[in-house]
Amino acid sequence: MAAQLSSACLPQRGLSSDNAGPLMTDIKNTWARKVINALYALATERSVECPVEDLMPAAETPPNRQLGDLAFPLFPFAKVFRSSPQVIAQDLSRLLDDDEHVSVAGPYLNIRFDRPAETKRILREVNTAAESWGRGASMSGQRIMVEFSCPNTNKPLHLGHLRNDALGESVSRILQAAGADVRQVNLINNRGIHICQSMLAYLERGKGTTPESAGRKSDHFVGDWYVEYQKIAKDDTEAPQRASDLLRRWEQGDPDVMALWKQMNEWTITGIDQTYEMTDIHFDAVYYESDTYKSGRQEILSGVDAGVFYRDGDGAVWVDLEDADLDKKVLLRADGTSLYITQDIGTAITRHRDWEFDRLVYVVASEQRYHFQVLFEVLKRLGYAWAENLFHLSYGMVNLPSGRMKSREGTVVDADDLIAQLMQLAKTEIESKGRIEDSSDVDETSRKIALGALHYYLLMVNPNKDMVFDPAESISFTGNTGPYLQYVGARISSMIRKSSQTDLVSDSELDYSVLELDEEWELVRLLGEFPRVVAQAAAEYNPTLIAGHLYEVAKLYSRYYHDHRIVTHEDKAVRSCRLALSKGVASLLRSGLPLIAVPFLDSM
RNA sequence: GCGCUCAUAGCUCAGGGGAUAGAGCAACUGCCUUCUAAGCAGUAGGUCGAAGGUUCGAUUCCUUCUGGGCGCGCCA
Repeated sequence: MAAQLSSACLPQRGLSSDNAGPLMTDIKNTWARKVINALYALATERSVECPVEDLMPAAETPPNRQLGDLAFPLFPFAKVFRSSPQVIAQDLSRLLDDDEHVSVAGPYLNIRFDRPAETKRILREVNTAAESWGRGASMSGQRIMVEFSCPNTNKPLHLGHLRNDALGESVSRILQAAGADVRQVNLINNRGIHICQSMLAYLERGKGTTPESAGRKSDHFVGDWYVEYQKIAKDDTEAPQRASDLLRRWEQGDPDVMALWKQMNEWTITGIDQTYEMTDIHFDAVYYESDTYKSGRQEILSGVDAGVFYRDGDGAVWVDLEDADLDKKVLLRADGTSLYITQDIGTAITRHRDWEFDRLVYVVASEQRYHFQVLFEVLKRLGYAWAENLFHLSYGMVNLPSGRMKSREGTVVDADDLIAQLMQLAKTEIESKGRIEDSSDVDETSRKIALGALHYYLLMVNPNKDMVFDPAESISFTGNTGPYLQYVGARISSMIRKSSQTDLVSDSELDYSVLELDEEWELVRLLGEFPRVVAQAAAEYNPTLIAGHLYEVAKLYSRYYHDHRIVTHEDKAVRSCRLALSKGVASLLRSGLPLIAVPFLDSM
C-alpha cells in the first residue's frame, strides 16, 4: 500500500531501472522545474512574494506543433506580479535565455523540444521494450483481485455479459501492465430459483434428452429449458410452486435433485467456458455460489455479537446504515437462510483469506450501485481494514439501435450468435479481399478480427455510460473500429517482414535527425506518451483511454504511410529511420491492443 | 417522491479549467502501373441540454432546473 503513495511525482526524478518509461514525463518535469525557477527569479527581481508552486498550472500541449511541444499558461501569475501574462511570458523568456527551445505566444510560454535527441531517446526505449512498451511500475507491489462475468447457470451469455467480460479482462490486463499482481476471479451464480426453473421444465418435458441428442451447445440447451419454463408458467399457475419445491428439495440435499442440478450446471458451465475460450477471457480462480452462500452467515452472527448488527422481533438480522446515508438492510433471514448480500459478504471474506488482496475490483452493472455501497459499508463495520479498498467498477447498459434488449420480446442478443455472425462477416471479407493465402488459418484470423470488432466497440465507450451497440457498425472494417487498428498493425508487420530484403543502416548507427517531418515527430511524441496513458488507465480502471490513444496513433500512422515512402525510400538513412519509427508503432500496437482485449494480427 | 447517473455534429462516441471543441458513420468530391485501398484526403455539419455561480478564464468545477437511464424487495 505504501508503494502507490511513494510514487508521488517529484520533478527531479530520474530514470530508475524499475520505472523505465515515462520519457515524456521526465522532459516535461525538467522544463517545469526550469520555468518554476525562472518565476522565482522574476519574483526576486521584482521584489514580490510569490507562491510559485501553488499557482503553477499544469503544463499542457499547445494546439499545434508550430507553437511548440509544451505550454505554460501564465494567467495565474498576473495578479501577484501586477502585470499582464504577456509581459510575464516575455520576462521569463529573457530569464531562461534559451531561444532555441523557448518562445512566447501571447500569455503562453512555449517550449520546443530537441526533436532529434528526444526521437533517439524515445525510439530506442520503445524498440528495446518492443511488445512490452508501456508497461510500468505505477502499481507494483499491489495485489489486486478483479471479479467479473459472474454468469447465472440457467442460460447462455448475452451481449451484456460481453461488455462485462471485455471490461474485466481489459482492466485486469491494464493493471498488470502497470505492475500490479492481478488475480481474475469469477463467481458462478449456480443456485436459486432460476436454475430450478430450467430443471423443472427439463424434468417435465425433456427428461432423457441431452445436448448431444438435441445437437445443441450445452448452455443453450439449458437455456432452452428456461424458456420452456416460461411457457409452462404462462398457463399453469402451479408451476412456480413446483419450482419452489425443487429449490426446497435442493436445499435439503435430495439426491435426485442434486444429481440433476449438477448435470444441468455442468452443461451450462461447459458451454459458457467454450464462449470464454472463443473470446479470450480467462480466470485465475472460479468461485461457486453454492460453495459460498452459507459462509456469510457466521460473519453476520459475529457482527450481531459485536453489536454492529441487530435482530428484529422475528429474528432477522439487520444493519442500520442511516448514519452513512444508506438505509436499514436485512442481512440474514429469520430462518437463517442467505440473501444475495449474505453471500457477497461471505465471498469477499473467503477471497481475502484465499489471497490477501490490497484491492478488490467488482465489475458489475450500474444497476447494482446501491448494493455495493451497502456491501462495502457492512464489511467496514465488520472491521476489515481491506474493506476500504473495495471498488465497484460500474458500467452502463448495452442497448440496441432498436432500443432496449428485452428477454420477453426476444431481442436479447446472444453472445455465441453474435460472435458467429461477426466471424462469418470477417471471413467473407478475407475471401473478398483475396487474402486467403496470406492467412495460415482463416478461421482463427476470422475469430481474432471478430474479437477485435467486438471488444474495441465495447471498450471505446466510457464504462459508466449506457451505450448503443450497433452490430452492423461494430463489424464495419472502416472507421474507428478494432479491425481498422488490426489492419494498421498487419500492414506495418508486412512491411517489416519485407524490409529484411532491404539494405539498411544497422540499429546502432541510426541517426534520427533525418526524421524531419512533423508527422514523424508527432508519432514519436505519442509513442513516448504511452506509458503515462497506461498508468492513467490503470489508476482510473478505464480502458477507453488506451483505445483512444491507439486509435490516434494508428490514424496518424496511416496518413504518414499513405503520404510517404518508408522502406522503399531511396535514401538508406531515411528508410532505416522510418522503419525504426514504424517498428515503434508496431510495438505500441502489439503491446496496446491486447490491453483492450483486441488480438494483434501479423497479417490479415 | 427520494437517491445515483448521463446530456458534446443528423447518428454513434472521444475529449476536458486555458490559445480556432475532435473522431467515426451517414451525404457530396477526389486519390490504386506505388511498402496490404479492410486505406488516404477534401467539403458540409456544433450558442458542448437550460439558467445561475466560482474563476483572470467554464463546454470542463459547484448549485438549481429540464429531459433520458437505473435504483429505492427478507429477488438476484
